[in-house]
Amino acid sequence: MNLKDTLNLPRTQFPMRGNLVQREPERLTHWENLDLYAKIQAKNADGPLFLLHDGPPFTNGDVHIGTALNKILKDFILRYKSMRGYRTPYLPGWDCHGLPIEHKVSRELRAAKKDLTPAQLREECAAFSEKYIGVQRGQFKRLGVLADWEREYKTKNPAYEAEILKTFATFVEKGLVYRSKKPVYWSIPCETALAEAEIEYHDHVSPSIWVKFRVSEPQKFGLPEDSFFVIWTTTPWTLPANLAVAVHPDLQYTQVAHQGETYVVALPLAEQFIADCALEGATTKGQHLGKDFDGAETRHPFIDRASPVVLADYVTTEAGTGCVHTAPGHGLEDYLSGLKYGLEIYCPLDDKGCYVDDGQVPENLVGVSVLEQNGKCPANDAVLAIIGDNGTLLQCKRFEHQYPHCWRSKTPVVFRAMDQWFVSLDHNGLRQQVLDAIDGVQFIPERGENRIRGAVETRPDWCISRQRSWGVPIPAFYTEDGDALLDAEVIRALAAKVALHGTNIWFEQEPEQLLEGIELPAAFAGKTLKKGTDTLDVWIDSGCSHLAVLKHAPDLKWPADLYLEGSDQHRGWFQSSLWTGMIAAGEPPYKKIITHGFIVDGKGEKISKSKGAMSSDGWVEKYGADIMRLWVCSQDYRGDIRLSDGHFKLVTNTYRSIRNTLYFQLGNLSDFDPANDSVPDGELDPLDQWALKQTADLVAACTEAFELAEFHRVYQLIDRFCGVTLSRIYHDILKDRLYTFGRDWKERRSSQTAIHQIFTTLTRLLAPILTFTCDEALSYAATDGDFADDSVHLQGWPVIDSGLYDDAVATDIEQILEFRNRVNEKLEGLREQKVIGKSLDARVLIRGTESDALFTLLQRYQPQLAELFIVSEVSLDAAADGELTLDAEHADGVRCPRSWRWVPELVSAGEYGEVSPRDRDALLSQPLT
RNA sequence: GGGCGAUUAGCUCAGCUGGUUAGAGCAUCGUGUUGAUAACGCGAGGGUCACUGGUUCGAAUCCAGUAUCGCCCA
Repeated sequence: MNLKDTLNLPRTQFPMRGNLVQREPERLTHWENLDLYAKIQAKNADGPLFLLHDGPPFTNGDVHIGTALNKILKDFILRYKSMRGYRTPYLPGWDCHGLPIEHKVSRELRAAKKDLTPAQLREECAAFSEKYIGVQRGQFKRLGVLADWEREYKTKNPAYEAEILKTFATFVEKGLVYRSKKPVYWSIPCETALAEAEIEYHDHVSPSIWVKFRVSEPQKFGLPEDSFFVIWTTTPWTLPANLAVAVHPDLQYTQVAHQGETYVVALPLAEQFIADCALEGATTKGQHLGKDFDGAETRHPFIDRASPVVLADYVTTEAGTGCVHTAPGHGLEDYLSGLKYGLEIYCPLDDKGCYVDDGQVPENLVGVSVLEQNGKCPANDAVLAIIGDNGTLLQCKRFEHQYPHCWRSKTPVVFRAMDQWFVSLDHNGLRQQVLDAIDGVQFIPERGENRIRGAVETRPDWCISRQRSWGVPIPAFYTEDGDALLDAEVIRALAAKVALHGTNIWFEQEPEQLLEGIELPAAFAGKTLKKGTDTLDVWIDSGCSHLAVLKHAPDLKWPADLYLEGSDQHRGWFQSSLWTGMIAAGEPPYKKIITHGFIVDGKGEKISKSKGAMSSDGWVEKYGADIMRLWVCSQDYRGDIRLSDGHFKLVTNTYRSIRNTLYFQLGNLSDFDPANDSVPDGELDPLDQWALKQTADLVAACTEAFELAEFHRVYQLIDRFCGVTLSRIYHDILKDRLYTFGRDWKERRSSQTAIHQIFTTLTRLLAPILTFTCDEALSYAATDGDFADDSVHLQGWPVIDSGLYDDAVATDIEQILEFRNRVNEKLEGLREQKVIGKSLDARVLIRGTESDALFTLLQRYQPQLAELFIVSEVSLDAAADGELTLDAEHADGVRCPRSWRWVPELVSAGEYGEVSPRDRDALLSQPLT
């Protein structure tokens, strides 16, 4: 008879290894068969509503690892709230329109030599987007993200597009929408505006010129007669559009005197300037701050008009003269200066890139093209001829630099001001209302408030028009005179049509058909109208989601309780949603905003662009979703989040530790039926009471962490609980009791009662994080099989009944366990001397006085001490005086071959041979299994 | 260049309103067990709290600057 077979050793089919990559998908199928999402929603049908509104990811590829992180964090919160009894409908969204898709599709079509109409191109874009919605939906599901996929929203759905137009109608109605010029990248051969993403930077040789601008009243600014500001530029063709000279307000400027003329340039650049322009014998003198020239005026070098000096912070001393040629129609910074100083956004170019005759452009420039071909730019040459002739050109050189080129025609692009639509953000105090409203929003982390406040304060009026096809059209019509029809009622009527047919009708139908049955404002009635070709900024699309998704759904609510996105969205979705909410409904669309940082590599640097590292799926296929979720849980997401194989391996370690804890508990609960075998409250063994108190503390701490959305604290707490509280202390001590005691002995049942409580608690605390594993563990608890009809996700948040433990007892045990560390040190000493191997080989001798609180505590718990220290004997001897002393030595007596404890003598247990008296009793109390 | 942040052991985190030799877990090393075994126990080493200055009797903790990294803007 092998005594080992008489022990109550752990028994479970729960696999020690997770094998997540292979097994998780099976559980997903199981959940789908159960219709788990619906069951969870049904469970809390009468609970309070908690609404997390999903920010729609862009649908142009696999799920990015950052998006996976985002969705997992949302899932943590929703699952937690659901376990707390909240109704948590979650409608995932998809952001479908936009340049990246249009650009990619255009490239593919171009490669296939297909030339499509805008309507056809849009069909291709829609198909492209739909394809990746499918891909991403599958990948989100694989991550364990629980959502109402039946009710997902897509910004390209007709109903959604109609909502965008209706929102836009409100903008128009409130008088916020106006038309103005703004510079955009323009490809002359393609006659189209380009976005940043359509720009390629190539090496390019440009002329580099120094041009003097005569100061009108030099004496007013302490300058001699014949003074000039000298500008430097590499685009001579923009000079006809020059309207100002910019200087930095806080930069030092000086006068360079040369042959009777005085040139004003930045002091740090003066020497370089003299060298560049070969001004032999030039001298410098005087110092001026840039702001001293505020209000000064220069004359344009070849057009009879003023070019005022303006102050601008973006002026640098990296190149040039510190005096910057400013053409508001040909550059973004110039444009901003233009807005600041009320200059015209002037751009005398037609669509083909030729100067127009507007009465200001010199006659010999009219019709000249600014397009550079074969290294020749007619406009540059013509301008150089003019300023060369009239003596305002100081120097001209070759200049090699990176210059933006059109991705299609490969020609240099130009910056050209065009009519755009804007939303005025200061109309009727709107901006201030938005800033005030931010006060009512809660931010996690708190610094998010600064971030969005800064963005709202500083952003210029919202340019909402894009020269693209894949988007919601700006519903404007134009007369032959160029007057724009943008009318709220007309837009609403169009929205009604779009709700039925989608925005494709805008691209397919003629204006007459589009406007059929729609009453026009008197000024436009009967006129021939052309429809506009611009589309809306996609931030309007996604910024309307709260209106399109939440506002009218009877089972949802507005505003949302929570938005949760990456920190880049302070300037993106959080802000666009805030503006639309304030304009359309007078309130922010969210009560609370949580932001997470960005994923960086193992060194804390921007993640490399290699595809494998960016794709969520690559990591899931390698480690499994629960590991991925635990990785998300492990780090404080408010800062950067680190990602590397090393990080995943560490998380995998923690996972194994947790899984093993559950494995041990399941194994030791195999013969425990909670209904019949539980020990009543108040009768639990002291150590079990201590363990339950620890568990209650864990629940409290984890609950607080979940409430604050500080999941990394949960990770730390659980890790320590499994590794230390359970594995190192509780489980380790319990082994003797669980394995060798009689199966039905009260001490053993007491421990099983506690373990069952702890197991139930642990699986629930972790259910929002390790969704697969906790569900799996619970199945094994119920059926010792992989699947069960019940799910951990239908359980409530755990509570430890305080009647299960006595605080005073728990405190006593806590102190004894602390003392245990000193015992372990002693035992390690014996082990080093090869006196003992396992701790059961030892006996512990403690001497102390009755006045010593610790000693009397130990005395009170004397019967438990050997078990708590995992030794064979503990002797307590009263001493007359002195400190408490502790010794350890090899135990006396004989070793029981069953329990491995040393006892004074063995007794006969019949066929089992000689064992300790306690083991004999245990053997006799239970039949062999 | 501007705005918002971050920087504590190899890794992930604690360290509240400044106060004794800066704490955990994981990892590492040593070791014991072989009745949680692709497990478990015991022990040990490891940090000038990014750097520099300042405030203070006293600073990881407050202030300023520098460096590095991230996000946004230009």
